Amino acid sequence: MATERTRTRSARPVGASGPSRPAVAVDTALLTVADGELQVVQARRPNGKGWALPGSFLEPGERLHDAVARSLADKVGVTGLRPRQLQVLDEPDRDEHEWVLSVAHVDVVALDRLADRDPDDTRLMPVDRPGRLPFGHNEIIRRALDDVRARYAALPDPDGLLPDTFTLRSLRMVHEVVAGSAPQRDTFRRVMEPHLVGTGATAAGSRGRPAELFRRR
Amino acid sequence: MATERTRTRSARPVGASGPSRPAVAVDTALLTVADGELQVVQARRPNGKGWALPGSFLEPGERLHDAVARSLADKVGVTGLRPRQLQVLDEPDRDEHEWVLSVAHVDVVALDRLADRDPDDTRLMPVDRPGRLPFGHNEIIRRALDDVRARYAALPDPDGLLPDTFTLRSLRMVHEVVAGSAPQRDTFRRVMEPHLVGTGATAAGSRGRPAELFRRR
DNA sequence: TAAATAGTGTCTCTCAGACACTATGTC
DNA sequence: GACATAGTGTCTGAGAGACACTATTTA
Repeated sequence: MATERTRTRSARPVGASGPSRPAVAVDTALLTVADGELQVVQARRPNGKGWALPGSFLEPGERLHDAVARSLADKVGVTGLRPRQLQVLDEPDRDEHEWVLSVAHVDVVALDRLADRDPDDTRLMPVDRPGRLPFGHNEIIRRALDDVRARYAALPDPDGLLPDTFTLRSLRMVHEVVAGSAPQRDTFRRVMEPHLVGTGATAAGSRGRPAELFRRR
Repeated sequence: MATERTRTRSARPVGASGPSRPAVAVDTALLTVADGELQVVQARRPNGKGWALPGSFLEPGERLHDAVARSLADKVGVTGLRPRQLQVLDEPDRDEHEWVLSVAHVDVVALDRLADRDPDDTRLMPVDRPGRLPFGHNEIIRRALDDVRARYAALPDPDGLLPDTFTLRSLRMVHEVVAGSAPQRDTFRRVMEPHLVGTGATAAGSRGRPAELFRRR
């Protein structure tokens, strides 16, 4: 393909004033719920100045999702995620040192799976006050939020913030945090119930009538 | 950013067994309505063997949308488009010659704006029978179709297949072609009318009562 | 028994969909 | 007048939202 296209167009300059190919990176908005808020994981920048979304350069022959998995394992200690692509950031001056394209990703993870992260080199920030981040990362967070809210609008906890079984109360609290609001209790139940299966079991340990435990359909 | 990350990770191999950076290309599913069907523009491959979506390599410092505009101007003779990013194709073996990432795009254009294209080196194929294309381009077409259908589900001709003013009849025919089906005449009118403004004028030249001309809101 | 939470019956409002009627043009 | 197409009144059914009632537990 390269060969073909080059043949029809003028040859690309190589090693002239700038690089002929951009470096390609991946960056991920990894969201979780903590302190009753939707928060985003940030990693300390290697030069020590400030914070950024966890990311990495793409290694030779590597798939994007593998680069994301590698960067999240390295920097946040999480494995087994399935991040989704959001968009490519391509402003030529995003990075002052070099021409870098970044493929933005999003994923959501339960807080307990972040237990292994380095508390000095990572932090959680609320998605609506993430601080000022470099490289267009604030824009990634906005897009990530739109994406996750759209996913949570129709289906019960599609990204697994809750365990395998859960009550409608906890499900509604999660949706309330993700979306910023949730329908009333009874409406929420009727919207979600078609996508749930009841396990006969009930949750214990609360006041009031025990709630049934459900599983995603 | 590059500098930073490299510092924290092992240096990337340069000029060893493979290139340290992928070539980055853009490819575009450019859709139009012709012969009462939704069709996709294809360009002859430079090596003469078969067809592919129009695309190009990203030039040094270039924005992705500029690369798309350039490739469509070169190969199809269309300007003034606003393509949307779909996703990055990153299978390492997509291209047998080289490691190439491609950023897939989609746009929609009225057939008359394709009048300048070279009839020998471009062709239109129905989106549901596009032929077998290289480099994962069939997957791009599927995604493009999903994207365009979602856009046309709620709004009247958001991508300008029709001129500035149009009748509800022609609008409904366009939506029927894009989506494969359309609501009944009266329902369609009531769904679309909030997003339209009537011009007092009516369309002439047809049989029956002349229809009012509308404009997008 | 009081308080708290779960689960549900039911009313209303909105809207998509369908049918049928009226309106206005051409042949 | 016959026909074709545009535009609209109205009925129906499904579903979201709200309210209020019943059910089941703990303190």
